[in-house]
Amino acid sequence: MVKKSTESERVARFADMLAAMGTEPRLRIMRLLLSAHPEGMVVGEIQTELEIPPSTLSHHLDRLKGDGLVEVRRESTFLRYTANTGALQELLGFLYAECCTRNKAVPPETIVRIGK
Amino acid sequence: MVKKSTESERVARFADMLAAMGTEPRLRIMRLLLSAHPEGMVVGEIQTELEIPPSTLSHHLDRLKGDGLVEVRRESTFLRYTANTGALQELLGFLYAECCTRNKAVPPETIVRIGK
DNA sequence: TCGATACTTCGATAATAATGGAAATATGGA
DNA sequence: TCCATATTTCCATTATTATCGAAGTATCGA
Repeated sequence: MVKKSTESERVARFADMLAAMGTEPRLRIMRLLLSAHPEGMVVGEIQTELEIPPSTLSHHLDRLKGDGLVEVRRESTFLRYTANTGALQELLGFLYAECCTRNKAVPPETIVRIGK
Repeated sequence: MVKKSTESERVARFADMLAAMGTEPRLRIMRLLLSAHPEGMVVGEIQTELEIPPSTLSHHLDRLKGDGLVEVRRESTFLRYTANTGALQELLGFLYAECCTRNKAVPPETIVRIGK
């Protein structure tokens, strides 16, 4: 059975996701994984690219994983991380709804650049 | 003259904006201000609605202001806060570009529900 | 000039988070 | 079994953030 969450839990969850990306190193990691999507990258590659010490990087990846923004799978001795597009879609959908749909505070075409 | 920011500064700025909204009380504040847009709300109204102690609320508002997510103006003894839709537009545009445009990791129609 | 109201700033504390070296664990191959 | 490589976990430190009562400041009307 699917867990039905209260509005409060929903907001709290999105807040957690925002916080997870709300740090320069982690936002960089997400951008990097998105740029490598859908293959993703193994930790060593991320490390080489971003020059973050191994243990620090591991903590950041763990945080992103904890909030559902990335997924991991092992490939022999490597761990391959990928962006969780489903989670990103939910988050973007939430923000879009809050800003553009529910309250019409931000005009959609300024985000999406419709047409052209 | 317009300040040209490096890519690094740009990412850092969006990270700060994400972090500003990455807390349940502050995300609630943003939702509330968006729901009251474009009039916004005075601090006392926000306080009544969210039941956050005055000094705590003031700190949160200050943080949101510092990262450009809200704007304030005085109305006699009241301070009226409004969501800064320009900043939200930038942030949404950035996330949308990263997820949907640059990397095509998330299909736009799942966010925007084009047509229909 | 004196309230009264609205809100912020001060000041202090407690709670979380970020960072990274060193030791531990996992996997596969010799 | 032993080694090499990849990555995490342990552990400790520093830094940042969240919270809120109490005192301070701003504005207005009497």
